[in-house]
Amino acid sequence: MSTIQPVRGTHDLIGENQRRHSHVVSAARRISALYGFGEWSTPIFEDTRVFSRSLGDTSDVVSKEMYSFSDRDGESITLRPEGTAAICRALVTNGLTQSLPQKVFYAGPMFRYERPQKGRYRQFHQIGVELMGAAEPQADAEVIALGYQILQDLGVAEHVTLELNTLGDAASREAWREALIAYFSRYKDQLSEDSRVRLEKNPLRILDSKDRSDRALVADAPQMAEFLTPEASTFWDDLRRTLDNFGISYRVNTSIVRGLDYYNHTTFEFVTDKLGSQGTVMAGGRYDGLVKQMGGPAVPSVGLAAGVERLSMLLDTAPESARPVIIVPVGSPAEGTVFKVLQSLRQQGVYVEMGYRGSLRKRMERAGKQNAAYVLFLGEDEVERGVCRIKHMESGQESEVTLDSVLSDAATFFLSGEKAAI
RNA sequence: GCGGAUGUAGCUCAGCUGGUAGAGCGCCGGUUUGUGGUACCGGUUGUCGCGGGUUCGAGCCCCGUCAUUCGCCCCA
Repeated sequence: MSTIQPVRGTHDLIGENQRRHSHVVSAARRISALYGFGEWSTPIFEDTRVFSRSLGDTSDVVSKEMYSFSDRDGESITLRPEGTAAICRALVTNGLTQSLPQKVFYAGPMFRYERPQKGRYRQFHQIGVELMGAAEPQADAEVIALGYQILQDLGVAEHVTLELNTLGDAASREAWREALIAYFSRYKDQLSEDSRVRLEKNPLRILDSKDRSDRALVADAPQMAEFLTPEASTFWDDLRRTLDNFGISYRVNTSIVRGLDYYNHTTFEFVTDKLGSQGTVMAGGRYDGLVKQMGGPAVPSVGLAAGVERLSMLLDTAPESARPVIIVPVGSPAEGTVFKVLQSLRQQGVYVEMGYRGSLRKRMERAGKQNAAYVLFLGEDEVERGVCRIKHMESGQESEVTLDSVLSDAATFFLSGEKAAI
């Protein structure tokens, strides 16, 4: 084929897919508003340093997955691989570190140069929230509760479990990290090839390994809990207690370490077994040091992000498209009347289309295919008498009403409990 | 970046040991322009992913390439 194909890992959102997608985004936006999160939109590309500085040089995202290029001035630009770093940059550059806390919702495309798979694309979409300027574990719980409510609202909560972990504060994390390096170094020859690389780059990731012999070693590895400072320990206890009070159940999973370097204290993932190996559907954590790395003051923060494509795939049913009222002229009714009715209904907020091609039979057939809620017949004879016929498509029932009543109060006929209304 | 599978009509797929492409669904039209979702009749659709090779002849065999998909890595 000589037709041009979409770029690898990109996809068009059309019809049912777009409806699923929109449904996920608008649900997330609506629920976020209930928790006081307002929407920000930041640029789709940023100075490369926004990401290289924040995500960690050894993270895969920075080391091999960024879509970076030089613009015409030779400046290094990167298509955003995630949302948090950009939101933090926006917080700083807009001077909003003076008015904390800030509660932000965002939605939009992200870009990572990866091998595409089901639920993983090179251009994909995320929704996310960031609560910046709150050091208390209650903030973490609030963000998790918000995420959970989004999943509930979408009807996918029962397919998803919350896995929770703590990385402790900087001191705890460093002590643990060193203990892990010491431990795994002792068994270096038993580690998988991947994990030997991890030992150099990011030893915490070994805990997440799926390799059989790695798992055996991991079972006896030093636990984070042993290294928590008293402060970090209190934070962890408070978080779990607050989640209990929110009525949110979770499973502690000490292998949730997250791939991006900026996390501390809380990390969590909502995972499902319905998407193959792309099981993480929503994830986040606390990042107390990130805003400072962006050149701002220390602003303790917590947030989460979710993959819209993955959530869309979990939706049991696609949202239905709106059902129109379809006007079908029969015979040759006065044109003036036909268009007057058509536009009047639209002005009154009713979704209407007109069928004016083919035989009456054809017009009805098309109305059926468009899943019309009603057909409004404007028959030549009726129009002369000042009336029209309205057919309810599901029941097939038909009734005659005056044109005046349709023109003055369409709601009576079309907006009550029917999807024809928008 | 690594390993496996798969690419035939808009969709789902069939196509024998190589002999110049089929079905169902959909789509369009019709069953006298006053009534759809059922039924019947007719019609439409392809450079068989792309490029090369073997052969008298390739959808089928070989090589390459691109894409999709599953797993690994990583991540939403």
